[in-house]
Amino acid sequence: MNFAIKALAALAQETRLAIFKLLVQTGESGLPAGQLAKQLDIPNATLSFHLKELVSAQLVIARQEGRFIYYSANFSTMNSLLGFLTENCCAGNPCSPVDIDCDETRN
Amino acid sequence: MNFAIKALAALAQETRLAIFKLLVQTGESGLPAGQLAKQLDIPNATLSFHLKELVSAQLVIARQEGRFIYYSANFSTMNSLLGFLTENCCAGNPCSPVDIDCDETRN
DNA sequence: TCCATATTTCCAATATATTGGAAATATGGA
DNA sequence: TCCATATTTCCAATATATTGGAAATATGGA
Repeated sequence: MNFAIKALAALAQETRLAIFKLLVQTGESGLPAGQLAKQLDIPNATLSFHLKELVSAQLVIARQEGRFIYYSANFSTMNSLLGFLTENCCAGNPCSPVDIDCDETRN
Repeated sequence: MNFAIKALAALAQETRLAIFKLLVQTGESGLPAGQLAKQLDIPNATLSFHLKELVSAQLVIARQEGRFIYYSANFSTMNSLLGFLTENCCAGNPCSPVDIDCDETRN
Protein backbone atom coordinates (compact mmCIF):
# COMPACT_ATOMS: atom_id res chain seq x y z
CA MET A 1 0.00 0.00 0.00
CA ASN A 2 1.02 3.55 -0.75
CA PHE A 3 3.05 4.93 2.17
CA ALA A 4 1.06 8.16 2.01
CA ILE A 5 -2.28 6.42 2.42
CA LYS A 6 -0.92 4.55 5.42
CA ALA A 7 0.44 7.73 6.97
CA LEU A 8 -2.73 9.69 6.28
CA ALA A 9 -4.86 6.94 7.79
CA ALA A 10 -2.59 6.83 10.80
CA LEU A 11 -3.03 10.54 11.43
CA ALA A 12 -6.73 10.64 10.59
CA GLN A 13 -7.75 9.56 14.06
CA GLU A 14 -8.12 11.83 17.03
CA THR A 15 -6.24 9.72 19.54
CA ARG A 16 -3.39 8.97 17.18
CA LEU A 17 -3.12 12.57 16.07
CA ALA A 18 -2.90 13.59 19.74
CA ILE A 19 -0.19 10.99 20.34
CA PHE A 20 1.77 12.14 17.33
CA LYS A 21 1.41 15.80 18.24
CA LEU A 22 2.73 15.14 21.71
CA LEU A 23 5.64 13.13 20.36
CA VAL A 24 6.50 15.89 17.89
CA GLN A 25 6.51 18.43 20.70
CA THR A 26 8.63 16.11 22.81
CA GLY A 27 11.28 15.78 20.14
CA GLU A 28 13.92 13.18 19.38
CA SER A 29 14.12 11.74 22.88
CA GLY A 30 10.49 10.67 22.84
CA LEU A 31 8.38 9.32 25.69
CA PRO A 32 7.85 5.88 27.21
CA ALA A 33 4.42 4.32 26.65
CA GLY A 34 3.47 4.79 30.28
CA GLN A 35 4.08 8.53 30.08
CA LEU A 36 1.97 8.80 26.94
CA ALA A 37 -0.82 6.83 28.57
CA LYS A 38 -0.74 9.06 31.62
CA GLN A 39 -0.43 12.40 29.82
CA LEU A 40 -3.14 11.61 27.30
CA ASP A 41 -5.25 9.58 29.69
CA ILE A 42 -5.61 6.59 27.41
CA PRO A 43 -5.96 2.99 28.65
CA ASN A 44 -2.83 0.95 28.10
CA ALA A 45 -4.34 -1.45 25.63
CA THR A 46 -5.83 1.33 23.55
CA LEU A 47 -2.58 3.26 23.50
CA SER A 48 -0.69 0.16 22.49
CA PHE A 49 -3.07 -0.42 19.61
CA HIS A 50 -2.64 3.11 18.31
CA LEU A 51 1.11 3.13 18.75
CA LYS A 52 1.26 -0.01 16.67
CA GLU A 53 -0.61 1.77 13.91
CA LEU A 54 1.70 4.77 14.04
CA VAL A 55 4.82 2.60 14.05
CA SER A 56 3.49 0.51 11.20
CA ALA A 57 2.90 3.72 9.23
CA GLN A 58 6.51 4.66 10.07
CA LEU A 59 5.40 7.90 11.63
CA VAL A 60 6.67 6.84 15.02
CA ILE A 61 9.84 5.06 16.07
CA ALA A 62 10.03 2.71 19.05
CA ARG A 63 13.21 2.05 20.97
CA GLN A 64 13.63 -0.16 23.99
CA GLU A 65 15.49 1.33 26.90
CA GLY A 66 15.60 -0.93 29.90
CA ARG A 67 12.10 -1.79 30.96
CA PHE A 68 10.71 1.14 29.02
CA ILE A 69 9.86 1.51 25.38
CA TYR A 70 10.38 5.04 24.16
CA TYR A 71 8.31 6.31 21.30
CA SER A 72 9.36 9.26 19.20
CA ALA A 73 8.11 11.04 16.08
CA ASN A 74 9.69 10.08 12.79
CA PHE A 75 10.20 13.46 11.18
CA SER A 76 11.56 11.93 8.05
CA THR A 77 8.30 10.17 7.21
CA MET A 78 6.36 13.26 8.12
CA ASN A 79 8.42 15.28 5.68
CA SER A 80 7.90 12.70 2.96
CA LEU A 81 4.19 12.93 3.59
CA LEU A 82 4.28 16.71 3.30
CA GLY A 83 6.22 16.34 0.09
CA PHE A 84 3.72 13.88 -1.29
CA LEU A 85 0.76 16.07 -0.42
CA THR A 86 2.44 19.11 -1.85
CA GLU A 87 2.96 17.38 -5.16
CA ASN A 88 -0.64 16.30 -5.16
CA CYS A 89 -1.75 19.80 -4.32
CA CYS A 90 0.40 21.67 -6.77
CA ALA A 91 1.08 19.23 -9.58
CA GLY A 92 0.53 20.87 -12.93
CA ASN A 93 -0.93 24.12 -11.69
CA PRO A 94 -0.18 27.07 -9.46
CA CYS A 95 -1.23 26.86 -5.84
CA SER A 96 -0.97 29.54 -3.23
CA PRO A 97 2.18 29.58 -1.10
CA VAL A 98 2.12 27.20 1.84
CA ASP A 99 4.12 29.40 4.19
CA ILE A 100 6.44 26.92 5.77
CA ASP A 101 9.13 28.29 8.02
CA CYS A 102 10.23 25.58 10.40
CA ASP A 103 13.06 27.65 11.84
CA GLU A 104 10.87 30.43 13.13
CA THR A 105 9.24 30.31 16.52
CA ARG A 106 5.49 29.81 16.44
CA ASN A 107 2.79 30.88 18.85
CA MET B 1 -14.58 17.60 14.45
CA ASN B 2 -11.17 18.99 13.64
CA PHE B 3 -11.05 20.01 9.97
CA ALA B 4 -7.64 18.36 9.64
CA ILE B 5 -8.89 14.97 10.83
CA LYS B 6 -11.74 15.18 8.36
CA ALA B 7 -9.42 16.11 5.53
CA LEU B 8 -6.86 13.45 6.44
CA ALA B 9 -9.57 10.82 6.63
CA ALA B 10 -10.94 11.94 3.29
CA LEU B 11 -7.55 11.53 1.63
CA ALA B 12 -6.63 8.31 3.43
CA GLN B 13 -8.50 6.16 0.98
CA GLU B 14 -7.19 4.92 -2.32
CA THR B 15 -10.23 5.77 -4.43
CA ARG B 16 -10.68 9.20 -2.89
CA LEU B 17 -6.99 10.03 -3.20
CA ALA B 18 -7.17 9.07 -6.88
CA ILE B 19 -10.22 11.28 -7.35
CA PHE B 20 -8.55 14.19 -5.62
CA LYS B 21 -5.30 13.73 -7.54
CA LEU B 22 -7.17 13.80 -10.82
CA LEU B 23 -9.12 16.89 -9.80
CA VAL B 24 -5.93 18.65 -8.76
CA GLN B 25 -4.37 17.87 -12.11
CA THR B 26 -7.51 19.05 -13.86
CA GLY B 27 -7.44 22.42 -12.15
CA GLU B 28 -10.08 25.01 -11.35
CA SER B 29 -12.50 23.97 -14.08
CA GLY B 30 -12.95 20.51 -12.62
CA LEU B 31 -14.71 17.52 -14.12
CA PRO B 32 -18.32 16.32 -14.17
CA ALA B 33 -19.10 13.21 -12.14
CA GLY B 34 -19.58 11.12 -15.26
CA GLN B 35 -16.09 11.98 -16.51
CA LEU B 36 -14.59 11.04 -13.17
CA ALA B 37 -16.48 7.76 -13.15
CA LYS B 38 -15.31 6.94 -16.65
CA GLN B 39 -11.69 8.02 -16.23
CA LEU B 40 -11.25 6.25 -12.92
CA ASP B 41 -13.54 3.34 -13.76
CA ILE B 42 -15.63 3.60 -10.62
CA PRO B 43 -19.32 2.67 -10.44
CA ASN B 44 -21.57 5.71 -10.19
CA ALA B 45 -22.87 4.98 -6.72
CA THR B 46 -19.38 4.40 -5.37
CA LEU B 47 -18.07 7.58 -6.91
CA SER B 48 -20.98 9.55 -5.54
CA PHE B 49 -20.29 8.20 -2.06
CA HIS B 50 -16.64 9.21 -2.19
CA LEU B 51 -17.35 12.61 -3.70
CA LYS B 52 -19.71 13.28 -0.84
CA GLU B 53 -16.92 12.52 1.60
CA LEU B 54 -14.51 14.82 -0.20
CA VAL B 55 -17.03 17.63 -0.41
CA SER B 56 -17.95 17.21 3.23
CA ALA B 57 -14.25 17.49 4.09
CA GLN B 58 -14.19 20.65 1.98
CA LEU B 59 -11.43 19.27 -0.18
CA VAL B 60 -13.63 19.29 -3.24
CA ILE B 61 -16.11 21.84 -4.51
CA ALA B 62 -19.24 20.92 -6.46
CA ARG B 63 -20.94 23.25 -8.89
CA GLN B 64 -23.96 22.51 -10.99
CA GLU B 65 -23.72 23.39 -14.65
CA GLY B 66 -26.74 22.39 -16.63
CA ARG B 67 -27.34 18.70 -16.22
CA PHE B 68 -23.78 18.16 -15.06
CA ILE B 69 -22.21 18.59 -11.68
CA TYR B 70 -18.62 19.68 -11.93
CA TYR B 71 -16.25 18.75 -9.16
CA SER B 72 -13.00 20.58 -8.57
CA ALA B 73 -10.22 20.52 -6.00
CA ASN B 74 -10.40 23.04 -3.20
CA PHE B 75 -6.81 24.24 -3.03
CA SER B 76 -7.52 26.47 -0.11
CA THR B 77 -8.42 23.58 2.20
CA MET B 78 -5.48 21.59 0.93
CA ASN B 79 -3.19 24.46 1.83
CA SER B 80 -4.71 24.73 5.27
CA LEU B 81 -4.10 21.03 5.72
CA LEU B 82 -0.48 21.41 4.72
CA GLY B 83 -0.17 24.28 7.14
CA PHE B 84 -1.69 22.25 9.94
CA LEU B 85 0.57 19.29 9.29
CA THR B 86 3.59 21.51 9.08
CA GLU B 87 2.84 23.01 12.46
CA ASN B 88 2.37 19.56 13.90
CA CYS B 89 5.58 18.42 12.33
CA CYS B 90 7.73 21.35 13.26
CA ALA B 91 6.10 22.83 16.34
CA GLY B 92 8.68 23.60 18.96
CA ASN B 93 11.63 21.89 17.32
CA PRO B 94 13.69 22.00 14.18
CA CYS B 95 12.66 19.81 11.31
CA SER B 96 14.37 19.34 8.00
CA PRO B 97 13.25 21.60 5.17
CA VAL B 98 10.13 20.45 3.41
CA ASP B 99 11.16 21.67 -0.03
CA ILE B 100 8.00 23.16 -1.32
CA ASP B 101 8.17 25.05 -4.56
CA CYS B 102 4.79 25.16 -6.11
CA ASP B 103 5.90 27.49 -8.90
CA GLU B 104 8.48 25.15 -10.34
CA THR B 105 7.60 22.51 -12.86
CA ARG B 106 7.73 18.96 -11.55
CA ASN B 107 8.33 15.69 -13.34
C1' DT C 1 -45.34 17.50 -21.50
C1' DC C 2 -42.21 13.77 -22.42
C1' DC C 3 -37.83 11.66 -23.02
C1' DA C 4 -32.91 10.85 -22.51
C1' DT C 5 -29.17 11.55 -19.75
C1' DA C 6 -26.64 12.78 -15.36
C1' DT C 7 -26.35 12.01 -10.88
C1' DT C 8 -27.78 10.81 -6.35
C1' DT C 9 -30.07 8.16 -2.74
C1' DC C 10 -31.48 3.81 -0.83
C1' DC C 11 -30.19 -0.33 1.02
C1' DA C 12 -28.17 -4.50 2.45
C1' DA C 13 -23.96 -7.10 2.45
C1' DT C 14 -19.49 -6.99 3.87
C1' DA C 15 -15.06 -5.35 5.56
C1' DT C 16 -12.31 -2.77 8.62
C1' DA C 17 -11.36 -0.02 12.84
C1' DT C 18 -11.83 0.98 17.70
C1' DT C 19 -12.25 0.04 22.52
C1' DG C 20 -10.58 -1.62 26.94
C1' DG C 21 -10.42 -5.44 30.52
C1' DA C 22 -7.82 -9.42 31.59
C1' DA C 23 -4.08 -12.30 30.89
C1' DA C 24 0.54 -12.86 29.06
C1' DT C 25 5.26 -11.38 28.43
C1' DA C 26 9.61 -9.00 29.26
C1' DT C 27 12.89 -6.55 32.00
C1' DG C 28 15.80 -4.86 35.87
C1' DG C 29 16.87 -5.12 40.52
C1' DA C 30 17.05 -7.53 45.02
C1' DT D 1 15.37 -17.03 41.49
C1' DC D 2 11.59 -13.97 42.57
C1' DC D 3 9.08 -9.75 42.50
C1' DA D 4 7.40 -5.34 40.84
C1' DT D 5 6.68 -2.70 37.01
C1' DA D 6 6.17 -1.70 31.90
C1' DT D 7 4.09 -2.99 28.04
C1' DT D 8 1.85 -5.91 24.82
C1' DT D 9 -1.33 -9.41 23.12
C1' DC D 10 -5.77 -11.62 23.25
C1' DC D 11 -10.42 -11.25 22.59
C1' DA D 12 -15.08 -10.04 22.07
C1' DA D 13 -18.22 -6.22 21.69
C1' DT D 14 -19.24 -2.50 19.05
C1' DA D 15 -18.89 1.22 15.69
C1' DT D 16 -17.76 2.94 11.28
C1' DA D 17 -16.58 2.61 6.31
C1' DT D 18 -16.99 0.64 1.78
C1' DT D 19 -19.25 -1.42 -2.12
C1' DG D 20 -22.39 -1.36 -6.06
C1' DG D 21 -27.09 -2.62 -8.03
C1' DA D 22 -31.57 -0.74 -8.43
C1' DA D 23 -34.66 2.85 -7.95
C1' DA D 24 -35.38 7.77 -7.46
C1' DT D 25 -34.57 12.52 -8.74
C1' DA D 26 -33.24 16.51 -11.54
C1' DT D 27 -32.28 18.84 -15.78
C1' DG D 28 -32.29 20.42 -20.65
C1' DG D 29 -34.11 19.89 -25.06
C1' DA D 30 -37.75 18.48 -28.32
